[in-house]
Amino acid sequence: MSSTLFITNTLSRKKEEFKPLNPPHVGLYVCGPTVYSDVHLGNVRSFLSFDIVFRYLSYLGYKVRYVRNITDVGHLVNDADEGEDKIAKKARLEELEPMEIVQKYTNGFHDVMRIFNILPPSIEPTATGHLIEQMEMVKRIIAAGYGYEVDGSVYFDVRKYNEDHNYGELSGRNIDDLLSNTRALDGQDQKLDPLDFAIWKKAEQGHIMFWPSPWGEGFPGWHLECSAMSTKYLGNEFDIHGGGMDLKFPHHECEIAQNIGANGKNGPRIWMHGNMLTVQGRKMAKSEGNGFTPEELITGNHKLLDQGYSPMTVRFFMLQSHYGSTLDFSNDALRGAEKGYKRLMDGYETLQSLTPSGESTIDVAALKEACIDAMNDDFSTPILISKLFDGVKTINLIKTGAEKASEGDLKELKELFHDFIFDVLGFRKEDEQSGAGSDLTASLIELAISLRKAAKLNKDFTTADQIREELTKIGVTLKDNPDGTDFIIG
RNA sequence: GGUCACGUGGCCGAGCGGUUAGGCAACGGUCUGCAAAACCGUGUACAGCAGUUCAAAUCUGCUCGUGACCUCCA
Repeated sequence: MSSTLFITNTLSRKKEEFKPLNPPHVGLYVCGPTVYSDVHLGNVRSFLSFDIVFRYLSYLGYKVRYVRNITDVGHLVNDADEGEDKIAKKARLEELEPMEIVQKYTNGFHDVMRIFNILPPSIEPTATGHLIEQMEMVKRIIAAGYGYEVDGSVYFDVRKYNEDHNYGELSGRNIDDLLSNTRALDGQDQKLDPLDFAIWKKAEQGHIMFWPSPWGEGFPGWHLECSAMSTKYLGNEFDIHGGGMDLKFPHHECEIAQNIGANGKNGPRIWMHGNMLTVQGRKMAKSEGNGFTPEELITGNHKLLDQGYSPMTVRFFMLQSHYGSTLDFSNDALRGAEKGYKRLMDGYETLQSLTPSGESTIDVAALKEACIDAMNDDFSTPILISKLFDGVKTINLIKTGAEKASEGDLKELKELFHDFIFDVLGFRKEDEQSGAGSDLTASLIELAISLRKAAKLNKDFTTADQIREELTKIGVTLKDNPDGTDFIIG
């Protein structure tokens, strides 16, 4: 099999062959959530994209150290409360300790990840747990001549840095363009240049989260934690850094500057950026008010949703598009995904019940190669899914007898489906929604079904249809098949 | 205003110069007492205008439209 993985590196803007620095080990860093409010589906898409990266690299046999941080301090709000820590602000509003907020939303985040079957990372470091490392990094940046202190705050000297290196390489900007577009921010008058950004910020009056430092009491700059923690756990140079497209500038640009400034190295070789989830063509974001929480999505309790959708339906929906493309969220698309996902899983179930033949008319090896090729092409889950549907068609044809599969081929096909559906794509069998009814309910329905069966045997179709219709009215759908009658509640 | 994307058939969504993407819906068929479900099969496309090429959805230019980033944001 071809095992060359290509990944789109947003730094070079090219698809590059993936060559780990220290095979079989791979270092993967992904920007995690800021835990000051509930995560929405847009966030989920991003973490799902990198869940696939983690899963597929593992499938290929790499030993992946996957680091995904929790941002529990340090991001500023931008409105009237300029300079105040987001988490601190929320804490005051709800009269809770900052770390209470952090804990609450961290728990919520983990719950959501579990719901969508997104695997936990190998290390999940917090910003507050790495203040020492961040201060040390500030010191190194100052020592290298790229940082300066003004009244308890330390800023990164972008202009100086740009003389030696290339600020804006990742996002394709040049600092002269940027200059004409900067807006008034807190501390702007302290900076040598409007482009400079804080790597340590003095705690103003009323600020709740702050720590002593060589520059006075304050807190780390907005971009510093990822540099500090990726360096600590993955080294000055590592393989992949991922995050949402909206973090490219300034966050990731600043990370690169800090890495080079402090360590003399870029940090990651490959940058991967996941694209946005949109709603009616617009980015899903808290500020737009168009974000669904997972709960709203599952229950369908949201003004933009016609019905509820299961977590795996949503997972399937998202994986039917490439992570680098925007994906538009709509009821029609979700409904389509719901059916498609069911078709795939039904195919998997059918596969389990297939009986082997003495000969084989199918080519499992070719299918497997097609699946691997799809994933090797920049984690193309949509292509992989289309290949699995080819497999479903084959499975159904085997069932009807139009195709034949030997015992060995069947075994391989089962392995293939299991590996790709559950391990790589990360789907999970969902409980039969319908089966949620009690044993008593099920027994009563079975009773009705047996009465109907008796009526059918007597050719009393009027009674048979009446039973079926009455059941339909109370939300029970009957499905006749050669072996008997199944039912679905709801 | 600057930077960067995108515009594919009823809907979603692949496509990276020449071969059917795929799913949903629609239509036809098989099965069934009927129905539902299931299964099999089938179609319509590349925003517009020029250009490059034997060949363009795919490359180039222009036009129109949409979006992201430039400020916290996955």
